[in-house]
Amino acid sequence: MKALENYLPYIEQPKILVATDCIVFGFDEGILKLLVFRRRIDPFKGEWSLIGSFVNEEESVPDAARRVLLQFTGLENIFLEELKAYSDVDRDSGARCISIAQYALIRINDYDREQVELHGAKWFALEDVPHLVLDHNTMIADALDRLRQKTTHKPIGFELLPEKFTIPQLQSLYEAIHQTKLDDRNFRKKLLSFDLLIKLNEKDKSTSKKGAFLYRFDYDKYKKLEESGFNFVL
Amino acid sequence: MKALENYLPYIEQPKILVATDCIVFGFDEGILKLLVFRRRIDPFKGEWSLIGSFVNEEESVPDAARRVLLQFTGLENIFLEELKAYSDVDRDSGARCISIAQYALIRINDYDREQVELHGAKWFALEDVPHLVLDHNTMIADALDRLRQKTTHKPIGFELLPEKFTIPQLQSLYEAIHQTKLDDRNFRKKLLSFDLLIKLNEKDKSTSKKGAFLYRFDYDKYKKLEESGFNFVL
DNA sequence: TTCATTTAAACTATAATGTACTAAAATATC
DNA sequence: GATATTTTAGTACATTATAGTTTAAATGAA
Repeated sequence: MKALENYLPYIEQPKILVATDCIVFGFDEGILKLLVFRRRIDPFKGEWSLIGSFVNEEESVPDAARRVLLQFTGLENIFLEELKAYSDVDRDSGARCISIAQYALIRINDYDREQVELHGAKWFALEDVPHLVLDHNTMIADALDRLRQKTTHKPIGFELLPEKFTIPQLQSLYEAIHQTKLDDRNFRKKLLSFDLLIKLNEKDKSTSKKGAFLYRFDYDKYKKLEESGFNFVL
Repeated sequence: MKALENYLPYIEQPKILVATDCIVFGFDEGILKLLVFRRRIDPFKGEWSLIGSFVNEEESVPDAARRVLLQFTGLENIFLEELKAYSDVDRDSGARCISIAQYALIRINDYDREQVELHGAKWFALEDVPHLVLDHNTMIADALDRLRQKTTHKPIGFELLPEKFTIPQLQSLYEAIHQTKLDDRNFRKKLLSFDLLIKLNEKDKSTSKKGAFLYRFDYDKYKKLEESGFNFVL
């Protein structure tokens, strides 16, 4: 640790506030949803906003996001990845503040409903998201682009489904994210060809009489494959 | 503009310094290079470091990076993209400081040699990059990963070559970035199949007797294709 | 000059994969 | 048994990947 006087040039630096905002995706009955909340304090009291917070002195940016997510949803250990920094000088009319946006994927049935309501948060279908404060709508658009890109190259879609899911469910998720209709036979063929799904001896009968077999994603196997250069592409 | 008192909660926030560091890639005679410099002031005086700066109150993060790049290389209008934020609480032992790293691709023959030397900066081949301050070596590793990923999906490799380049040159660039040997016939075929290169009536004879035709990348055409959903994959 | 050499460039054949579509069997519910 | 959805099988066709062969252009050595 160097002597503090070495850091004098640091201390003279301008004060720029550092925040993080979370674009929280959920998937419910074929529809992609986003969690936003109505602000209860100024500035922007009463307006819709992404959930977020200033970054505290004793936490990293992802830690701040995890804190916010726990607070609003009661969930821990969820998928979280940095989107990008928003730093335009006049993005926040009240203060010089940059926000490092992160996007999160949650299993929508797991969250704590009380916790969510307690904070005035609400799920909106993607197309129904209202006007949000500052540049938050831009953040959502950017996050969606990223989600589309990422889901085709990494198996992160599973983060939006229950641990046990059916192939038709996964397909409908991909169709919702990419706004397309996929061929069910080819989707199944390609997906199973990776040999990364573990077929269970259970069926989900909520959407059909016949019922569809439940699967689990084999994370361990995927990790090993990825290390040896395997490329997931859906 | 809201009344300032609305922003009181902003003002009470902790002071976290915001910096940006630039991972500057160049390509010279088949070798991928990085620009780093020897710090001339404390903290870390005399140590090797990425070029960077604190972000000023009246500039965005990319603006700060562009300022630094202009200062060190004399270049404007160069490819610059955000890598990610580095925000570990103890990443800088002297102050709480986050850095939003950006990577830049420059045409290595264009930079201002005087400007570079003036600031104590130096090009290192990728494998010869020395130990740098803080987490800067990690930033480089991350930037390289990103560059590999990005060059296969977006035509940004051209940013590292002169405006006029040959196909063998481009191939050697891709080989340097991805550390592989590519099949020259297939590389050429795939590349030309996009119909995005404009063949010139000139040859570059610096590397062979026969000489290879020079090409220019058709940015305008690419922009249009991209908008209509075209996907570049090399 | 002729010829061997080198790199670039074009052309070609075959295998592998992706895509679209047809058919039908399986499984539960009513 | 009628019905709806899931699941398997298979096939025709287009596209792409991979690799073999050939031609072309320039150069320097014999």
